[in-house]
Amino acid sequence: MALRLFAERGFDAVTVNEIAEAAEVAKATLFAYFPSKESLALNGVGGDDLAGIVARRPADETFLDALRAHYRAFAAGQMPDAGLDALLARARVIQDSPALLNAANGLLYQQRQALAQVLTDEYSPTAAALMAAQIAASLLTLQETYFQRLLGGISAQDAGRALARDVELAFDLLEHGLTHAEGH
Amino acid sequence: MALRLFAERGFDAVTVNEIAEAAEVAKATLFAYFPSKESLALNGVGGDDLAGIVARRPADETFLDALRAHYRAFAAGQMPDAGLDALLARARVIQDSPALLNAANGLLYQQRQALAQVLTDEYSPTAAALMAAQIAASLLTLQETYFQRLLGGISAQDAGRALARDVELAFDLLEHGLTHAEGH
DNA sequence: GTTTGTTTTTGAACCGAGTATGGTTATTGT
DNA sequence: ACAATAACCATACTCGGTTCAAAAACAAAC
Repeated sequence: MALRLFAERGFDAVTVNEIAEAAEVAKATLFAYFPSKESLALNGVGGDDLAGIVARRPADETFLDALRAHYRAFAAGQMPDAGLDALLARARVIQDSPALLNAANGLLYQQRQALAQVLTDEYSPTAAALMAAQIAASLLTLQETYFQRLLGGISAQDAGRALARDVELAFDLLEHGLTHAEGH
Repeated sequence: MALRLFAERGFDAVTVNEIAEAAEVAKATLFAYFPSKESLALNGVGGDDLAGIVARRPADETFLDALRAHYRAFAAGQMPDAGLDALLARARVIQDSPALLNAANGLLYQQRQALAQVLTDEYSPTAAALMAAQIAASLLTLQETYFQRLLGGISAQDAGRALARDVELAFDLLEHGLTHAEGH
């Protein structure tokens, strides 16, 4: 379907008319199921319910620890290369298109708002907004870095291990601040 | 010019043809000077050279302190209401349009990349990317919060004072981590 | 002050994403 | 069998943005 066309020729070089034709549907029908061209490439991406993870955490856990545990588990689960080719193709498509990077960013926007809302129970609105923004930005950066490693020819295992390390680094920075970072 | 039309009728309700007509210029000429419709509403916004501030800081200052000092000064300079009406109109236009919010985000993207590049001199690439992302996200949140306060009818003085407090809060969070935040 | 060369502007055609419309085919319930 | 509803289709439209050749504006040289 659309993903194959994007992978073959790049996001910008494929028109929605072609996609509709290839899918043997009318363009209007296509847009009845997908709200935008970007959503054709991004459906099923970025579905981590940040606010839910925080809201449903056990009472004795900090919200950062809950998120850290979630992404730690996620990184551990990424290592096997089942469906790696599809992931890699999608990563390449996304990284190659500014429009898609921007759209992926937009997906996180809603998550961020919801997370900020939940954090408002514990912190001032401004603090909650700042925390949510920092967390969302960190997660997006983790994803970018992971994709770049994969596209750079690193083996899936190594990229997975690097991701696991980066997750800890990201949450350490969030937890203890940038002053605690060691120079390299 | 364009800003007045946007302020009167909203960003989405004004077409570039109308803008060109109002400016007594051909559409092609308009796009020769502004790369996109969004840039018509955003020109002169987001021009803080984050990377430059960090690169040109005195040798005995941490990069976070340099940024904090810059935004502290900026917040102090915001308090007088010279040109407040224009700022307020622009804030309303931007906050009311998802497309513009997204575009404003995109402007920070380049800043973020440049900042990450500079920080690579002192930190690992991943740490630098994470730091830059957190900082950029925080600054965008500060701007959003400031705009929302202004649009909420807060006086310019009060909004300026709140901004000054928020700047300190944001950099405290960046510096010492989210664990150091007091609940409210 | 006219000729020559260069930069800007223009209009108009064009492209692609997305929407509106009005009509045609299923599906479904009775 | 038959209406009601929903899904789908083809087409034409709007709007942002690009392209390009012609025209206008400008500057310099003689």
